[in-house]
Amino acid sequence: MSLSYAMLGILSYGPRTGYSLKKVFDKSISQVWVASLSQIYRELSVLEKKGYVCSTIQKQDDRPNKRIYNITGAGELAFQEWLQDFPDKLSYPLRDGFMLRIFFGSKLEKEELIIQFERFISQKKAYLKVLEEIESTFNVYCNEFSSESPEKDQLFWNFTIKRGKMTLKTVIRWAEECVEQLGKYED
Amino acid sequence: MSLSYAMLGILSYGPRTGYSLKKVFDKSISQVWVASLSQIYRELSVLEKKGYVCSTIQKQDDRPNKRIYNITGAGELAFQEWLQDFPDKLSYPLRDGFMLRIFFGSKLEKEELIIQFERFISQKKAYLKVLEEIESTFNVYCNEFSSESPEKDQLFWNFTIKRGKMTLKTVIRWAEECVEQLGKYED
DNA sequence: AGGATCATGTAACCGGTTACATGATTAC
DNA sequence: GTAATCATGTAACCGGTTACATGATCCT
Repeated sequence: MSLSYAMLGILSYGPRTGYSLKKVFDKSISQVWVASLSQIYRELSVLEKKGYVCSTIQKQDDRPNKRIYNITGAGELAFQEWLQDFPDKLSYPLRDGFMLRIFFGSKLEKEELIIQFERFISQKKAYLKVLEEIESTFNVYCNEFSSESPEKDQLFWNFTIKRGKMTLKTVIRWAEECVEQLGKYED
Repeated sequence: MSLSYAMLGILSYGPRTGYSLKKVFDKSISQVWVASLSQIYRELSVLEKKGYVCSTIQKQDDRPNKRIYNITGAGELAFQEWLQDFPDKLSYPLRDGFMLRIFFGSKLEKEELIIQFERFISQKKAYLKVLEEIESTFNVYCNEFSSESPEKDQLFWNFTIKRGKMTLKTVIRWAEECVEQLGKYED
């Protein structure tokens, strides 16, 4: 399962709690793989049973106790094996409720469609701004998170951000062109 | 569930068997929503229990018997309701095993990464060709599938194809730029 | 001779989502 | 005061994947 390897990959940078693992997901990896807290906690206990991580409890007086997870040697090995094993098919199946409705667009009012395209555009533009903000504070975050070689990690994290930005710009342009075409279209 | 509405949407163009429903998915809607045969059969029986479709068996001597599904009035209504009810969030969560490995690219050999990027590029280029072929034979398929207003349907189906083509071209460009940057990078 | 196509399903499994449960501290 | 953050989990549910089962005809 990819989620568990994503988690092992993060833990290979250093020990973390489930909660802080979630933070890393949200701040960086969510570009590429989203995860919920309940999933992370469930998966952590599976990983511990497999011997890929081990945990120690750190008592805190002012805050709830922490269960800190460390990656084991077996965990590092399993992660490296997964990492090197690229799947044959490099694409993933697509399921998009918005596009499904566009597919059946002939059964909708033109005005309603334009409203929805505009909503789509503004949501994508908002997300583009989020990505640009992440990008601009990236080197700070890199040094926090990655201890060994922050510059090298930044190269690859920038690849994922760049893909996000490029595809966002493209779908915004696509939606704008759709609105234009719809405007011209008379039925 | 979106799958069932996608199925109802197709059935609103005319009666079909589970098997031929799958064909329509593969030829057109799979751009936007993929479905497996077992899923389709399972979902058809659910839809029948709900009264959204009804089936009749057509005996065939040379081929296995067909169970032909028709959409009911209640089904049409449910479909229209779903269609008009665009979700607030117009994007879908992303989970991409390839990108996850790129994210951890600093832990891989540069040469291996370039090989994988090249594979990515050739796969995307192949898929782009498939899309272009679909596009060029689209008007034929439109008249086959859509009885009422093929030109209007074609407009929207072209929207989905166009998005596919645009994003494919973008990710190909992205991957090429990554290879270029990787080539320059010395560690 | 062998693989693709037509045609219909069932059952087990797996992983992602949602809801539930608890509760202190900190910042506005 | 109230919302957010810190912190950990469990349980039920739902939908997508994979494997199994069957068998004739058509095309190469």
